[in-house]
Amino acid sequence: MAVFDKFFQSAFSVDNVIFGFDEGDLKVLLIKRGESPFEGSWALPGDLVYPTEDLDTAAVRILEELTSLKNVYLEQVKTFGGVDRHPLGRVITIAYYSLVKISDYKLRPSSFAAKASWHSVASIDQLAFDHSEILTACVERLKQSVRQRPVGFQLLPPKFTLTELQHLYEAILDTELDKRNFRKKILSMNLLVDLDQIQEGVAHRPAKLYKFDTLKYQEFLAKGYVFEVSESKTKYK
Amino acid sequence: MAVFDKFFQSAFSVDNVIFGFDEGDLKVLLIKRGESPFEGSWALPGDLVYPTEDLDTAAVRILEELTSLKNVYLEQVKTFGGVDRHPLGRVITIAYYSLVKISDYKLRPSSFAAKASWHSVASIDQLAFDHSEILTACVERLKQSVRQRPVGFQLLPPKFTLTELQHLYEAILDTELDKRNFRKKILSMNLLVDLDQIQEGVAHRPAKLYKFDTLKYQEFLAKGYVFEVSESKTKYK
DNA sequence: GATAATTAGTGTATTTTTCACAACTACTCT
DNA sequence: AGAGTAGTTGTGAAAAATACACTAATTATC
Repeated sequence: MAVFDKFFQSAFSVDNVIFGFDEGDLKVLLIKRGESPFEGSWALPGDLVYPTEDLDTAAVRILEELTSLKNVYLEQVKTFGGVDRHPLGRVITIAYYSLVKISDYKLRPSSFAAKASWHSVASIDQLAFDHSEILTACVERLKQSVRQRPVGFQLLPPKFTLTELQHLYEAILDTELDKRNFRKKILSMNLLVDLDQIQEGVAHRPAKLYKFDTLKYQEFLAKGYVFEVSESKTKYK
Repeated sequence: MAVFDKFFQSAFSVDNVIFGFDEGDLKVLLIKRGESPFEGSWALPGDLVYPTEDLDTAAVRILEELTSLKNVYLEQVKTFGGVDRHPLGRVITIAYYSLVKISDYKLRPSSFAAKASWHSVASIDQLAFDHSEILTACVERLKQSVRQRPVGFQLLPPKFTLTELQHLYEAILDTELDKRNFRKKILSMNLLVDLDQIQEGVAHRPAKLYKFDTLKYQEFLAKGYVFEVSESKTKYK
């Protein structure tokens, strides 16, 4: 055991990239740091892992402390362990991403963070520590996941329109999709249920509302699938 | 800093799932443990990460100490941090897999391991610690990777036949592929170079030898691709 | 109350890819 | 020379992907 001593001078943390979708944009929940180091910078929510806590448990805890949300989709992405990544010592961090419906989210007042708020992924600049790198890795993983799992299920409100769903895919994949082909593909999967309701209060033709078919969703989770839709070739900007 | 103290009672290690391909089988390099705990059990090669060592560096080191191989493909897969996964304390481990050509491999005599040897993935039973779980995760990741990257490049000897390549895919994907469709697909990618040589000393019609086109391989790495071939429907056992 | 503005919704023809499938060839061993 | 073994090759049918543009339904405005 003595031989281990010098190794037991290290700690590990969990950082959580919490994705949401709103106003056609993919967003991430960031925290403004209230203390040194990187005081005043935006950072990913995270915390040291307790001595008798599993990694997944820590990730769930961090999410819940911040958002009060439970039963949220969580996935471990990658571990970052650069020697100098933390100014206070050797701290490696295990990065997770989670998917929440922004409509469900209520900022917890007693949060450990000075301030938390949603930021468009596209417009995020500098983050504390190596969090930019972590964010990039999680965005990449999400891009990959969206092709293999019905990710919208966790990101969209219970009722949504096909256009909203398409915008979600476009935001994640960072590309424009062809409307007709997208609809054809999505509807042919039988993953959506037509609610026989339409949007209200919009200044144009109202769209039909859909929800996810939970049963079908479970099936897809179990079996896996590949989702591919062509980009729109005609319009680009 | 004082508040960190109780967290700095932990260590982390890297474990390495070293894949090879031989005799039509996907293999893993395992070590027979010479000391407690799990003395006598087979385990994945791994080691604690040095205090001033990056994670990737540790993974490279472990691989090199054991096999003398450098410049090998390495990929971080997942971190395992169950509270009780190590009997001697809180040790989380970052799992990597690597791909080596078994023909290049020479057991290093002065290795820290009592014994190291190749085992068919399919026939591995119990491993020390939670290494069975780690192995499973790495096999799954490899299955996924083989559809997106020309994995054979790292696993096969410099010259190989189309049948060998097909067997590699079949071993990784754990399925049988249709011979004609496989060849059509692989050749249409222009990833292989016909060496204008044939096998020698085989008791049947000799096969042509191919090598990978390094340039084309780099292209595929950069752009990514999706490799899908249908299973053979007629023959199954 | 007509018209403008805005987004929703829909169909088809063409091309590409996947799929299923079997006969003949070239070599070695006995 | 005959048996054994693995290598090589093509095609037609079906399914999936792709490109593409107009009409429909609603509200806001004049």
